[in-house]
Amino acid sequence: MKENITILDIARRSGLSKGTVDRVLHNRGEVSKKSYDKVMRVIEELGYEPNVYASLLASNKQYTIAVLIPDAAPGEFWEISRRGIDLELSTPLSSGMNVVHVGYDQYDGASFSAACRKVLEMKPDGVVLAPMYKSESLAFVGELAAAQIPYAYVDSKLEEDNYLAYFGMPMVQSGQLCADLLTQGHRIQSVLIVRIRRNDEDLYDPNVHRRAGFLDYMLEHCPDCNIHYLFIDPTHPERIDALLSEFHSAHPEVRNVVMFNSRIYLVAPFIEKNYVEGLRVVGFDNLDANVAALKKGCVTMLIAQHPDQQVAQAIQTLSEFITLKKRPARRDNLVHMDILTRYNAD
Amino acid sequence: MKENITILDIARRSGLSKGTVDRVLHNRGEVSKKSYDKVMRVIEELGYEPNVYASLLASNKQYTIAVLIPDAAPGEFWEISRRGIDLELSTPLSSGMNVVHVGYDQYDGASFSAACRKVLEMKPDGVVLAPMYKSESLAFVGELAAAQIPYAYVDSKLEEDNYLAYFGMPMVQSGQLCADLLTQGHRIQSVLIVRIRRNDEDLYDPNVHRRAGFLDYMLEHCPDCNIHYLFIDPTHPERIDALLSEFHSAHPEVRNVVMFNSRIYLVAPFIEKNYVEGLRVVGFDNLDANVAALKKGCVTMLIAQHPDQQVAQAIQTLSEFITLKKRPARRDNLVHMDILTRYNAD
DNA sequence: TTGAATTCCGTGCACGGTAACGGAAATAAT
DNA sequence: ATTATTTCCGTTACCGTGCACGGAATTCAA
Repeated sequence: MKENITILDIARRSGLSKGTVDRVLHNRGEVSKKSYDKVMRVIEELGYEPNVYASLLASNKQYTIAVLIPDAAPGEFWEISRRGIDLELSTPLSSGMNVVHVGYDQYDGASFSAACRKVLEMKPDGVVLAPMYKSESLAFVGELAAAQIPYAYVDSKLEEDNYLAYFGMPMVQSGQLCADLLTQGHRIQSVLIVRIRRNDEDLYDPNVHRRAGFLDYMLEHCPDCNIHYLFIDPTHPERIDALLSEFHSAHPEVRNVVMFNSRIYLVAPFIEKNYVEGLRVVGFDNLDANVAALKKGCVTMLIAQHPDQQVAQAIQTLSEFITLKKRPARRDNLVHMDILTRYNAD
Repeated sequence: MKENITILDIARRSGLSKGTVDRVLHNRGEVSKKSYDKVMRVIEELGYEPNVYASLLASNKQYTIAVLIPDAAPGEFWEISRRGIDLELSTPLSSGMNVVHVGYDQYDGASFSAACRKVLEMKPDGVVLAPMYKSESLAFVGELAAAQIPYAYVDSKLEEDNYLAYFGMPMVQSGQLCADLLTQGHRIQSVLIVRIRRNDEDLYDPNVHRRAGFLDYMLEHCPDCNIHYLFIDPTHPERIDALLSEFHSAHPEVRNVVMFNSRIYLVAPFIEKNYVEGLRVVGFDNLDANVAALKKGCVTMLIAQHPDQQVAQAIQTLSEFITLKKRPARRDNLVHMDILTRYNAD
């Protein structure tokens, strides 16, 4: 059985009033050192734990958390991330939290800056962000820190020291895992890496670490593997088939295909039309389109994270910090890498 | 911004008092039909949502939930399940919940019955159970239903209609997935299925469904595969090596090994000593011993669930039902099947 | 010593909901 | 018509914490 120790119990035991105990608990001063120590001692003795419900009820404030992630079309990676907001809002402990999504164009640095400014002027109590543009993000979190606003990273993080928490995938390991799944531990002769051509140099692309992990693995386990690259443009999906077709006639022996971003579904149409025996295609993230391709057999395996859960957890961590001043157990939270085949895609 | 509508608002709008509104909200009678309808209409109109914190604070009861799962040694499947209790107790919404584990000997029907009786006489407010013995479990849940005690299944469920929720793995599909990972979509010639010999017939073994899924897959994709069985006794681990060795000399061509329970680690020592090129070993569940074997390379892949999370979720669902009368969104919750290789075993 | 300025602390209401208690109103029994 | 029941509803005291307000106790200035 649990005994409930209240601040009133503490007040009585220390010969003071609950007001004083409260001031001690929240460090809001106006307490003599003697009383402070006394109260602290009693708290220790009785093993006081605050009643979360009463606390939240009494401090009946509305907080707002801004979520700064790109806009995206339905089914895309960032749209799934966005769903994490509703996922979190449906939990009982998030009443009293207003979570607002501040979107921007993933490929437009200016729009990112604008979104940052918008967040700053709404003066939120907490911020969740994916640091897409490095220098701009650094400036932004600097301002947040100056304004005493806690923030959490999702997807990727910056190397600084003021963030409350980070939720993301271990990128290097995900690349290794990808290579392991592709090769199945055997030596393979060749592989095609499909990439998306980028213009903006400041755009921070965490997938480079993934590629590095992949290449590390290959260097160690398949040093003599031919690694081909093919660059495509997602804004012109109709040209992709032609590019793949061209590559396929030039290198008909290639049986392994990977992509390190979330768009493996882009190659699915070509594969569906030109399937060859023994083809292995490995990609990332459980977008609807990717899962559909998986189920059709165009994609062999997907390595998935759960971006919605990451966002939800980030919001939750921030909520607990804001309302209860509770810091997360771990600051860097590496989420599990899910392997999806057509048999466990749910 | 959220406007907070309280029962007092409703009371005022309907010209009644909060006592009456409360009676309506909780269906505890003593309200005329006219008033009832009136209040209900206002609730609809204003879109009232109860304040969870206030509710939990006011009804300041201590509830107890009994968790009826087998005792197990550290690192074993049921011990991981047990950890779900602490996992759940650490969440803020579970204060006021006393969760007690009632253990029994997995392989002893009498001990299971005794545990059931123990649970009944402690009159808990909710029960989480894994229905290990079918007929005995049916009788037990019958008594729970009669006593109006809600209960949730974990791991496997019975075909009856009174349970609040079920959390478990889709067993048939897990068998298919296992086969798919083992064969990698190719035709294989032979496979060894290692099984544990059972004596007790009433013991309900959900793994038969897993085996069925596996065999289904093989029948469809590898109809001419030789399927060998080997029965071992977990209480005499020292004999296992001899049995495997014997099998290996009789069938040296077999390169694929599976087990459908969580004890794949039992074959790891033999494999470590007698590793052959191209061997594939697939098992279930992320026990410490299994993961260790995975990392050493004795096991190729593991299909894992998260028994602790299942138990935690079951407790949470029961808590919400008991305290807030909230039913779960889905009654049958099939957890995701995790595929583990040495690169994502964390 | 007296008054003013601090420092420190207790009191009391609020938060939204629960449920026991008792009384008014409506109905039934005499 | 009067009393006894039953039905229905309002009042009220909590649950444990947050916080504003004002007053007592102490220190400082004169």
